[in-house]
Amino acid sequence: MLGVWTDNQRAERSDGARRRATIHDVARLAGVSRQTVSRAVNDKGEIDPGTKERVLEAARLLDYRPSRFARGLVQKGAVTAGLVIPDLRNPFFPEVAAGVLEAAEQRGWQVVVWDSRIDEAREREALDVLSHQADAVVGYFKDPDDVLTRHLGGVPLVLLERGPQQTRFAAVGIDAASGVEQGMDHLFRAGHRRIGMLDGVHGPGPRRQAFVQQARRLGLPVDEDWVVVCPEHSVAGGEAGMERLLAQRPDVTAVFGFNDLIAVGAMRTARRRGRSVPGDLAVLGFDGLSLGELVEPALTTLHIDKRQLGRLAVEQVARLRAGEEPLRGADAWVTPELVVRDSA
Amino acid sequence: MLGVWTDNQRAERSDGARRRATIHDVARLAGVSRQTVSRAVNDKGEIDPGTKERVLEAARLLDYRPSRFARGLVQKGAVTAGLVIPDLRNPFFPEVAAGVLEAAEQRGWQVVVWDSRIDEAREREALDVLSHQADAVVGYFKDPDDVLTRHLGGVPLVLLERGPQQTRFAAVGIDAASGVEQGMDHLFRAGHRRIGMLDGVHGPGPRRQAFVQQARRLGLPVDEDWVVVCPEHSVAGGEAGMERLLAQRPDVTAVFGFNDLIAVGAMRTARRRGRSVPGDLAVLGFDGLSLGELVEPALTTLHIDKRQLGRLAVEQVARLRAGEEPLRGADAWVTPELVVRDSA
DNA sequence: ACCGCTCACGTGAACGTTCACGGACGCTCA
DNA sequence: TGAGCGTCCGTGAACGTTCACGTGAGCGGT
Repeated sequence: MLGVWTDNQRAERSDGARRRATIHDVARLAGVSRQTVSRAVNDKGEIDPGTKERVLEAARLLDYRPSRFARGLVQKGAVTAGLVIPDLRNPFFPEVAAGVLEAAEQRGWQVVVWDSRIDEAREREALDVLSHQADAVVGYFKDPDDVLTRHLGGVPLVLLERGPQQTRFAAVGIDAASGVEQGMDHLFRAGHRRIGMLDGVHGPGPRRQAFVQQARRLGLPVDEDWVVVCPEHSVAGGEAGMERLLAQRPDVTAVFGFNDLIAVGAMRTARRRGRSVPGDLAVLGFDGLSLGELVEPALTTLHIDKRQLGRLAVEQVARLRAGEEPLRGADAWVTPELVVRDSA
Repeated sequence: MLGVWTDNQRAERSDGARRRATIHDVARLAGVSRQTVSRAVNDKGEIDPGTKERVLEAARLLDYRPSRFARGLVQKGAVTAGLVIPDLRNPFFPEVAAGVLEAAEQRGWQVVVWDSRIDEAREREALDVLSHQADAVVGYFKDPDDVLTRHLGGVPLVLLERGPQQTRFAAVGIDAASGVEQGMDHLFRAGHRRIGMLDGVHGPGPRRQAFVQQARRLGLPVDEDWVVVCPEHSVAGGEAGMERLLAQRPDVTAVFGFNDLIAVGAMRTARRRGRSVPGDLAVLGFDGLSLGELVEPALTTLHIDKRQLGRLAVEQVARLRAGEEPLRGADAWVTPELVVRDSA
């Protein structure tokens, strides 16, 4: 018979590498048309239960799975966002990610996650890939705007933990000034006059700037040997940093940590060096990780709503996509809240 | 002039909802063909620097971004895996995820992550979506094989933390028997004869089975009031569970936790109830979270290489995709390793 | 003048779906 | 018997790219 298969008349390539079965193949095997296969697979109406079963059987036989690309091409609406996180092992970031995932799920979006492992090259690599495969990107990036632009290819970007004066991209930040002020007030009221900082970044970041500003306001010494930077944002990093601070300023009476992990490290070093916490040395964290409740003494910290940070980021993406102006100012940042426990 | 634009002669729909610009639109604006636009955008050769700049300018003007669907349709090779995690706030899972992400990145795959938040309905929902959008799925699922199959639509699946006797899908597991044996031996050698378990699941899971078996082997009592289940795998869950265990068996002298979080909770309750750890009560964890080093006393635990678990899962996916047999048996599980610290 | 080569660019076709139709068939009811 | 309707199924077309060619212009060499 001529033209039994009006569909897919291409010669069968008999390649051993067996390409993936298409809807045509299933249609042919089941003796129906593409459209009928589509109906069966997507479980739409207008199909006889019998043929549906036949089609599904054929699909099973050929191990057929619809191409998400072909499908996406014809029916719009599937949104994929990219999320770039510096370090999944720092408990801070999974919480942010959870917020992003939650908000994305509510909107029916998907999120492809990259762990850049605190490597700027990997950050850029992530951007290169995601700019091709995602409809928007949110994440932590160290590069300046122009470098990001170059790797972005026009994809909307939302920066995490950046203030408006640090970038022209849409961003979501943390109100470092408020957090540090609360913390310094707390330490000051407890009588501390010689306060050190275990910073996390080399340059004068927002937290360091706020620290210096608050120290000035309170009339405390602000020589640069009161701040030590811990390049590694971990307990070990905090331990090492505290060693150095103690060496530089043995008279220190309170320490402000860049984050909770560093603060915990500081506590451990302090105690190892024979100083009781908070008796001889008060320690203040920044993050509000739940592990702060678990250590001894429990960590006093500036709690950040990390999920909210993530949710806000998704909100920003949504605005960008809708062509609206992104949130700026106070609506685009979360404000830390002092949680007093035992360490300070 | 007639037919200046041989491309894209469809009538311009003047919809205000402005559809996304396509390669045609850019080509038209720049006065070149699609192919030339493609060359410019993908920064291939065979194009004059001048026209390239013109094209890119046009693309910028129209805010053009290539459709990842159209692109994926024509050039194969982009692999996307789905990862379903029960709870990003439990530090165990981000580490597994990190392993998956790392291995996936090495292969050039992308990973879309779902946080099912310990909700079986959400697990299924994740499957429904990912079966459409991913080329393979790896994750934690509570449902039995047949339910999973129904929501899977033929997509390859790799189960996390399942043994071969629990599923016919490819899986990656933890050698619970070995871990529990090591732990029980350790406790037994330290003189403990009345050992309780704070389990995490209701049924007789692998850890519980191993616990009972080891208790029998060592001649210890195995009445069912020696095990308490903590439905919530958290510190709070462990605290609550320990309260109950203490009520049921005040004579308990050592406790085996389902995971580190529960074990930490147990320690806290024990101390609150006036029992010193490990003096009056030894506590043993299972996971090897890094927070175990931070609590006081430091937690003795069965350390699991969580990254390796994730990497193995990706390896399994690769095998499935290649049509090979997945790893079974000892190659498909990781073996816990006893890390003795202070709590036991 | 011719050949051959390179450079810059354009043209159909193909990728695998779904959508909007339209047609065939059987049943019911007048 | 024919009109009308519902059920089931098939046919182009479209989605937005890239790939494999094809083409013409320009240039150097003989």
